[in-house]
Amino acid sequence: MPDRRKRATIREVAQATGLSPAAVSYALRGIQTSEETQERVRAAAEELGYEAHPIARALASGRTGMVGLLCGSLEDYWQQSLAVGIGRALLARDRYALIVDAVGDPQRELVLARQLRDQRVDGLIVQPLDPSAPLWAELAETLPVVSIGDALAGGNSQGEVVFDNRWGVTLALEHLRMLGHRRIAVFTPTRASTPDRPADVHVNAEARRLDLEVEVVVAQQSLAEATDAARRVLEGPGRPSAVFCFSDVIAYGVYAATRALGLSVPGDVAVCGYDNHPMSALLTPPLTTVDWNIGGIVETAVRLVVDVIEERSPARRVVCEPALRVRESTAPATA
Amino acid sequence: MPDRRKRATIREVAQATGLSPAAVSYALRGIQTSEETQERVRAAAEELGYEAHPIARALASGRTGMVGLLCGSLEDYWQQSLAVGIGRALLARDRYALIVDAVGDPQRELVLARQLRDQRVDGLIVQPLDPSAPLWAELAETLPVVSIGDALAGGNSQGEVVFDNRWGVTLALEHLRMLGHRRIAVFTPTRASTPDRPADVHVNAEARRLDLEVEVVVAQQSLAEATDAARRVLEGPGRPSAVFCFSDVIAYGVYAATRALGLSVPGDVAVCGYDNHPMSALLTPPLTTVDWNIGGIVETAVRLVVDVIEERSPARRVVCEPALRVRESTAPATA
DNA sequence: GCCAATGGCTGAACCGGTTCACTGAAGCGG
DNA sequence: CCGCTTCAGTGAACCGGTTCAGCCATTGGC
Repeated sequence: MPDRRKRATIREVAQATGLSPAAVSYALRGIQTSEETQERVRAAAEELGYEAHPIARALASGRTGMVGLLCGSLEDYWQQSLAVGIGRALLARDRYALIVDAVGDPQRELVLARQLRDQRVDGLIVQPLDPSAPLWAELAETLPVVSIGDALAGGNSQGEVVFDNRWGVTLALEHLRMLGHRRIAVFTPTRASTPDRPADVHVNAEARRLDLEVEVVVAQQSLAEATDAARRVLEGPGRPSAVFCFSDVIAYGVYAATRALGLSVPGDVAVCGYDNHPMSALLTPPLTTVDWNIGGIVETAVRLVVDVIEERSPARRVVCEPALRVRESTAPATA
Repeated sequence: MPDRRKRATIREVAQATGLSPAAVSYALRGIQTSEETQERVRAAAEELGYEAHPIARALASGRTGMVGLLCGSLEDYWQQSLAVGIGRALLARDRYALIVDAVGDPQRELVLARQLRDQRVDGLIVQPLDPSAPLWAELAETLPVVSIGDALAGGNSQGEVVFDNRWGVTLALEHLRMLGHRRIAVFTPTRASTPDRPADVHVNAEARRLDLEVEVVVAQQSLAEATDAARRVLEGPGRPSAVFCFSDVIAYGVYAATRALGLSVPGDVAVCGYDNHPMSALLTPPLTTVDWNIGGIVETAVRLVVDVIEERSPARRVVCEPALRVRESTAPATA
C-alpha cells in the first residue's frame, strides 16, 4: 500500500498565522473575520498547500457535498444521458454525484435508496421504478428528494420534474392522424408501474378523441424482443399503417422487423419513436420521434435539489414539455 | 430544511451491551472479540437500528470506500458503458464509484484528478486523455491508480488494462484484405494523444505488411462532422472500396454520407467499425465491427484497483483482446 | 458618561467512529 | 508452580474539521 503523505491541517495554518483554528475556519469561509485576517489566512494556506479535508468537514458540518442519483436502469440510453448530464451539472456546482443503478429491480431500488441515505448524501435525485413505495415519504422527511418522471408517493418530496408525456403522446398521434393514418400500433415498454407513461389510459383517450383505431403492445425494451414483438404485429392480420413506439430503441426493433418482412418505412408502415436518441437521425430512414429536452430536465432537477440543500425555496413542481422532431420515417398513408 | 433525525451511535450500542465503544467497533467487524460477544453486539445493534456512520468511519480509518472514476469524455458511447459497468461492479463489492467527466479537456482532467484525490477516494480508475502528464506518477505514489486504455507516464501505477488495439486493427484490415479490398480509407477520431489508438503508426505498418493502400483521415467523433469528412473522401477522386472507422459512431457518419451520395453499402463501399455499439447490429446493413469485450475490461479494472486497496497484490498489466464481429456491411470488392 | 450593541477572535466541545497501548485472566509448556 | 504467550476487552487519543458560548475592545445612541 502506498503511504499517504500527510497534508497540512487547519491547526498548522492556525499556528502559522498565530490564530486559533476556529478563526482560520471562519476566515477561509469569509465570515466572522476582518478582511485583513482573511487575506493573511489565505496566504498562509496557500503557502502550506492547505486544503480542507472533505471528510472531516462532512463529519463536523453534516453535509457531504454529494447528491445521490438513483437510476432505475442505466441500460436505457436516456437514463444514461440524464446521469451524465446530472453528474456534470452537479460538478459545475462543486458537488459530486453518487450514481447508483437499480438495474431494473424495484426491490434493489429501495435498498440502494437506503444505502445512499446512510452514506449521508445531502440530497437525492431519483428516477423511480416504483414511485408508490412508502420509503420515499420516509426519506423525504430527512433529506431533500427530487423525482424525475413520476411523482413520488406521500407528496412531500422537495421537488418533482415531471414529463408531460400526455402531450408527447398527443403530438405523435396527431402527427400520424394528420398524415391520414387510422390504424396504429402502439408499442410501450414494460415498467413496474407507469403512471406517467400512460400506455393504456392516455393513449386510449387520445385515440378516441382523434377517432383512431389503436392496438397497444407491451414490449421489452431490448432490441431483440422488440423486434420479435413488432414482427408478430406486422405479420398478423389487419396490419396497421403506422406504429408509434414509446422508445426509440423499440422503433429500431420495428425497423429490423420491417426489414425482415420486406416492408418499407415509411411506404408500407410509418414509424414514430420517443426519446430522440442521437442515433435516430442516422437511421435509414431518419426516425421521426418525440424529444424531451434532456438538458432542461437535468438542469431543473439539479437546481431543485441544490436549492433545497442550500435552503433557498424552489418551485416544487416543474413540467417539461416534449417536442416532435419530424423526419423521414413518417409519410402520408397510402391505402 | 428537513430535520435530520439522529441515529444510534456506537456509544449507545456500547451502553446497551455494557461494553466499551472499542469492543463494539471490533465486534461488528468480527475481530478481537469472542463469538458470543459478537452475537450480543449484533443483536443490540439490530435492536437499536445502528449502522456505522460512513463519514466518521472514513475520517477515523482513512478509507472512504469510494473509488474515483475519471473519464475522458462521457459523450462516447463506450465510455458510458464502461462507467455504468464499473459503477455496478464496484457496488457489487460494497464500494461506490465517484464518476467525473473531463468532457474532453486534458487540463480539466488533471484538475479533476486532483479533486478526486482531495476527496480521499481509496483508489482511482482513469481512462486518460493525456497519459503523459507527470501528475499520474505523483498520484500513484499515494493512491492506487489503474489506467484503462493507455499506460500512464511514470510506470508506477498499480495496474493497467490495455486494449490490444493493434490486434483490432490487424483483424479489421486483414478481413478487408481477404475480401479483396486494396484501397482503404481509415477514419480515426481526434484525441489529445493516442499511443494506443495508433492511427498512423500501426495502421501504416499493417498496410505495408498487407500490401494495402490506405488513406488516414482524422475526424471528430461526432456524427455531423464524421458525415462531412466521409463525404469529402467518398466524393473525391480515387474513391476507396472500403472504409475502416476507428469508432462505430464514425461509421454511422459514413453510412449517412453514402446515403447522401447515393452509394450502397457494402456494394459500392464496404464499411468496418470499431466498438460494437449495440445499435450497430441494427443498422441497414448491420455493421461489421471490432468488439472489445467491455465486460472483461470493467471486471479487470475493478479487480485490479480493489486488490490494491485491500492489499492483495494483483497482476499489474492485463491486455484485453478484441474480436471481429462480421456482419453485412462488408462484402467482397466488386471492382 | 453609561449601557447596549457589534465585530473579531478564542477555547473547548463535538461529530462518530478507529486504533493503539495496556491490563487482567486464562492457557500452556516445562 | 512459574514465566510466557494469547485472548478479550478497556480507556484514551486521534482523525480534522465546525460551531457555540463567551470574552474583550470598540463604537454608537442618548
